[in-house]
Amino acid sequence: MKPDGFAGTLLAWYRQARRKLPWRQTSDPYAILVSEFMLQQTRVSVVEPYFRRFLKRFPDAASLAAATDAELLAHWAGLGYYSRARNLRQAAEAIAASGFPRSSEALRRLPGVGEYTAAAVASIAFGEPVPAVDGNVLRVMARVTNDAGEIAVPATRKRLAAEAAVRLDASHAGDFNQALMELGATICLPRNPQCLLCPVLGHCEARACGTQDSLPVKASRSTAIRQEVSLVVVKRGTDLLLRQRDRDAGRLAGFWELPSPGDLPGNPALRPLGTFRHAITRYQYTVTVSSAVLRTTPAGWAWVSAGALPDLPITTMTRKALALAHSPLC
DNA sequence: AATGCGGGGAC
DNA sequence: GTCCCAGCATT
Repeated sequence: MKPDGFAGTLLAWYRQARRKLPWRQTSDPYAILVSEFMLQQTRVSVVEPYFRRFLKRFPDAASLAAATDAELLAHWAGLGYYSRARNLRQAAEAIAASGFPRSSEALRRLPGVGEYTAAAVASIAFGEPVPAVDGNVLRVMARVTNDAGEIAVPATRKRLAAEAAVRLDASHAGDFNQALMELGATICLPRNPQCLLCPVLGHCEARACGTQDSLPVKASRSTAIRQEVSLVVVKRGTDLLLRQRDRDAGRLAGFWELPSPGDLPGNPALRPLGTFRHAITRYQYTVTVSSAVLRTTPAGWAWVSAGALPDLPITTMTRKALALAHSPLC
């Protein structure tokens, strides 16, 4: 590998610029797998505390395989994309039973492990020379090769992945992949790339052409969908009226949720407490929170002690609603 | 090829 | 407000 080629220059930069992240302090494949699951569509800064807490509680595949559903979700609550947690536990069950898969091909068979995650774990944990192509790498390679193809199109992604593969330093695959991602996360940013700080500035065709700010090309996005949601906080002493969603409900399965007015029998009086906004992907919710007093317990609903809430899987929207209800008003 | 899936941070 | 993040599974 030529030290002044693309990979050599990138690796030299990475070795002095790399952030000290918790999953970079270990060579345990299980820990690396956990980090990659959490990092799917989730920023490094968000994952860090979750990762530490999760590994403290589930230090190995066997302990995770034995976790209860509630405790698993409680440790994931707030991270989003909760099917990741279930897939990760299923993967842990397979690992506890049959050992850790040592190739990207074998990793790919684990639930929740796609092309990227398989390549990332195989290269970082085992040095397998495969490119790990995430959003960062697509952006970096689109600029380095001045590729004006639309980033969501499979043909474009294949082309950019091939460009990454050509530049891969096979004897340092893990560091090379992490270096490309690190570059995308800290220098080659989606907006306002810091080209003057870039170690591979001289290898970048977009920079040479002045097109770096308009790459990668992305399809126009559909507009936001606005919806109104009403939630009711019903108290009985220090207990709250909650319901746990079905374990096999596709969406937010196993999470505890607050009732809506339609869930309450007898059309009780609602006392408005306030509103807040909550956005998930393309949906923007205006959430109205009220309180109500109830004499009976609706079928399917339960009284949960407020003190038990921290240990239960609760979505961020529910958390916000409860926080509003526990403001000085109540 | 399109869509669902959470949430948050940067601008 | 919009964008986009160390994506994956399903249709």
